[in-house]
Amino acid sequence: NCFCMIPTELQQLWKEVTSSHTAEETASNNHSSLDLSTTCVSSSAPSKTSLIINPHASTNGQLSVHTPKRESLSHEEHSHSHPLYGHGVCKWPGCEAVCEDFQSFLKHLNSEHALDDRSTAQCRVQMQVVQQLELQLAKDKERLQAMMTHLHVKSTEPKATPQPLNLVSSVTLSKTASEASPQSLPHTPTTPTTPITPVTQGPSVITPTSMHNVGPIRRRYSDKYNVPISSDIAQNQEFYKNAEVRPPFTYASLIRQAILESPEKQLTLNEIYNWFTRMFAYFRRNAATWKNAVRHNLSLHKCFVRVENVKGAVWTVDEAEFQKRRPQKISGNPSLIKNIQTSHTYCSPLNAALQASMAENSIPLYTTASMGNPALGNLAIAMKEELNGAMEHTNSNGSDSSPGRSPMQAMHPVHVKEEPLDPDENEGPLSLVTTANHSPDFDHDRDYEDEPVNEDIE
DNA sequence: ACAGACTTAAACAAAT
DNA sequence: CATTTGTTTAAGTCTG
Repeated sequence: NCFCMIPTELQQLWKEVTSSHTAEETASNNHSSLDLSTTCVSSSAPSKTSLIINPHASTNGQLSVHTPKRESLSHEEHSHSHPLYGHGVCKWPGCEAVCEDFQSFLKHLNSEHALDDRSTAQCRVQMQVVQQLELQLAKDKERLQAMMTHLHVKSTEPKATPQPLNLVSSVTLSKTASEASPQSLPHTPTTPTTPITPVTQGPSVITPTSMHNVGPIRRRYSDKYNVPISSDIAQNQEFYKNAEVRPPFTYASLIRQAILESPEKQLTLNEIYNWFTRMFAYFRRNAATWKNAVRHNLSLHKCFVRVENVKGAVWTVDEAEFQKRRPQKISGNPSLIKNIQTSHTYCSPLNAALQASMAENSIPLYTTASMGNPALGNLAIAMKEELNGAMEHTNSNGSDSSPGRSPMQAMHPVHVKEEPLDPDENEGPLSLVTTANHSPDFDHDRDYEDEPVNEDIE
């Protein structure tokens, strides 16, 4: 395990490393903290080499091989920016020497990190680090691909860069596998390399098969599991917009969401309709059914108050009433529980995985979620209060309401209810594809014109 | 078995 | 007259 190597090897290795680099190159910089002091144990005699430390040569590497070719490529004098220099500190792995200015850094670089066994060995290590990172990246890319394959998400983007919240901007969900009985729900992994389901907890019964039925399945969140509806919608906005996934919320919750999202906290029936179709691909079909349900809910629940307006009737939300019914809903609505659980696993599988990933990298989740959509951000705030209300009822001891915890982390095991396919919507096995790629033309905020929403196109 | 929340379907009436 | 809007009833699902 001698890290020392002859210069030609070093160059060769460097070529290998750099040749495979594209945008990932910068990743090597992130590992400058690797402690090389214990690993660089070269004892070989230094040999003449063409490898030099060129502080101006490379913008992406930590050193450059001093060949005429590379020299010509060098972007001279990056206004005193150097990958090995930052914040007044030498970023040579394991060095961290303080350099007042760039000149002293250069001096330091040439004196302390001149070509010798130690520097060469460190260079070698760094190369290995880069290679490891690339390996890791390749693995992660592969994993991502497998995940997307597993989830039947077709990426139109050539890049494999995870784009968590709009990963499914072009969702293609297909029903390729044989339809399994909802009761049996056999575990048949789609690919041997990927887990059946991203969830690990509990007696999960979600299967790839159930994924295929993603559209008509009835699954709802339960407030019991303190998942703010706005949060979920915000995070999966693109997903819901493009995939015919039934949002895991009750009609009442969705209606309330729509109304609260409006500037004046009031909507006409038609505007509520439009919100549904705009936000959820699922509600672009079977309009007669869900519109009836919306009307039914508006009439049924006391929390929805009809107000006569100048231009007609609008619906508003009586928050007190809504909150009043929450405890019942929380304590005694098992049908919702299953939905929150399932939503965790398949409506937001990307979220879950992403969140774990983000947690590892200390990336704040919700910033991304609401970014680019102020309305949803506001909603998130509004719904946070709803969440708090729910938790008051849920956690009598209050021990579970750790403030920093993400709602997603409070998820629980999975139960999936398969909902029989609507016999009227037999558009073929690839029904989901039909709406998968429509452009966000429903972005117009004046959601009044009754756009042709492909309703009842069977 | 039961209760309660929820969905779906449908009948009906009033308004547009 | 057709459609939309709103109300109500009924049946079914689901789970603690």
